[in-house]
Amino acid sequence: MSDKISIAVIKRLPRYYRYLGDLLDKDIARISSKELSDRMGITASQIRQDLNNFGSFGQQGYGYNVELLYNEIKSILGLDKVYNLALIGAGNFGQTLVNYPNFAKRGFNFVALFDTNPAIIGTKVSGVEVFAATNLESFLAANHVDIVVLTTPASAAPGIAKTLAASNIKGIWNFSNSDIKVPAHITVENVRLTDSLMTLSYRINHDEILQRVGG
Amino acid sequence: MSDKISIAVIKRLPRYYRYLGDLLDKDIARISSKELSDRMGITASQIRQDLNNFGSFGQQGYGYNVELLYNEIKSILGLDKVYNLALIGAGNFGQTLVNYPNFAKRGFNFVALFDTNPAIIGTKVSGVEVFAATNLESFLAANHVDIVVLTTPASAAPGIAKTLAASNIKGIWNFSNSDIKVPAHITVENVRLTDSLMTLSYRINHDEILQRVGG
DNA sequence: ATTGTTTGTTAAATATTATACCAAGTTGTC
DNA sequence: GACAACTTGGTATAATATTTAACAAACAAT
Repeated sequence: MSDKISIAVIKRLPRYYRYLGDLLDKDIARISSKELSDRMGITASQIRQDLNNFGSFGQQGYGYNVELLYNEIKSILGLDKVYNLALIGAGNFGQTLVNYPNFAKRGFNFVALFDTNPAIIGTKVSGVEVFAATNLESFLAANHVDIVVLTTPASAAPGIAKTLAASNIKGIWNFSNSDIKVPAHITVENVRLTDSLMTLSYRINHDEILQRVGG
Repeated sequence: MSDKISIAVIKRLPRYYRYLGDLLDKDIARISSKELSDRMGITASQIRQDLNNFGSFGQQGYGYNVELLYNEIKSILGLDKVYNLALIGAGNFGQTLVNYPNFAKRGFNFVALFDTNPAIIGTKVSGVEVFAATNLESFLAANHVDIVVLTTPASAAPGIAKTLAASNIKGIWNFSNSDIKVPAHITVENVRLTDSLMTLSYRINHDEILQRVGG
C-alpha cells in the first residue's frame, strides 16, 4: 500500500483535498472520476490511478462518496492528527505564519517561538511566547515538538540545523534560503520564495507557452 | 538556444545562482563542474548539461569563471532587469512581502498595493501606498506593472483573475489557494504554503526515505 | 612538446508520468 | 429480475523526462 508513492502523486493530494472540500461545502455527495476530471483539468485515468495508490475508495457504477474520499485523503496526508510546531526566527515573516489562523485550524499548533532579538524575546505572538534562541536545545529536549518552522536568515540555518539534527523532531519546514543538512529521519520541506520569484522572472522572459497547472 | 528547456532545469538555476554568489563572496574565481558537483550534491554531468542548455560558458582544462557564469545565469533568469510589482491583498502576509528588502535589492519593486479593508486604504507600507481594490483596473491601465503578487483569500482570486486577464501584466505570483485562470500570455507562478505543509505532514508520517534535495 | 584537466555534446540508460483499455461490479429503469 | 448505462480498479502500454556515462576536442600548465 504505502510502497514507493511517487512525489508527484503526493503533491497532487492537497489539491484533491481542496476540491473535495469545496464539493463537501456545496453538499455534493458523490462524484465520478470523470466529473472531477472536468473540474480539475486532470484526466480521469490519472485521478483513479492516483487514488488507487492508497486503496480502493470508489465503487463501480457509482463513483466516489465525496465525504468518505475527503476523509481518506485527510488521513493519508496525516491531517487527522495534531502537531506541535516550534518556529525559529520570529521576525516579520515568522510572526505572519504564527498569526495565520488556518494552520491552527488544521491541527498545526505553535507551542514556542525562538529568536535572537532581545527586543522581542519575552513577548508573545498570538499567545505564543518568544524565547531566546539559546534555549532552543533544552526546549526541544524537554518538550514534544513535531515540526520546526525555520524562518531565519540563511546564515543562521546551518548552526540551527546541527541542533535540530540532535533532537527528536520529525520535520523541518524550511523557509530559509539554505540547504540544510540533517539525518534522514528528519524530513525537510523547503519553501524557497526567492527561487519561486526567479522562476517566474525566467518564465516571463521566455514564455514559450509551457504554462502548466503546476506553475 | 531557448528551445524547450525543461522545467526541472529552470528550477535548478536559482540554486546554481545562489552557490555561485557564495563563491563570489569568497573570492573564488574559477570552479570546475566536478568541484561544484561536490559542493551541491549534483553530478558534474548534470551541471554541465544544465548549463549547456543556455550556452557554452566554460573552458576545457579550466572550468568556469565564477563571475562570468554568475552573470550569465543572472541574465538567463532575467534578474538583470527591473520589474514593477503590484500587490493585491495588503494584509499581514502581503505587508511582510512588501517589507522584505531582498526583493527590491534584486530589482523587484512594489509600486502599488491594493486592498478592500478601509482601515488600511490610504496608508503606506514601506513607502508604498495602499489603494482601494476598486481602483485596480484603472491603475493597471494607466501604469506599467509587470507582476501582480496575489495574496488575497482564495474566494477573491477568481474575480481578480478576470481583471488581470484583461490587463497587460506579464506574470502573477499567486499565494492564494485558488487555481486562477488567465490567458496563456500571463505566466502564473503558484506558491502554495498549505499544500507544502500538507506534503510535509504526509512525509513525516510515511518516511520511506525518499529524502530529496528538492524537498 | 607532453601530461593532465575539463568542457561540450551525443548517446545510452533509467526513471517517471500519463494514458488507454477492459473485465467486473453497481446502479437505475422498465 | 433482466438489461442498459455507468464507472471503478488494475494492468498494460505508451510517451516523456531525466539522469548518467562516455569521450573527442580544447585548453592549461609546466
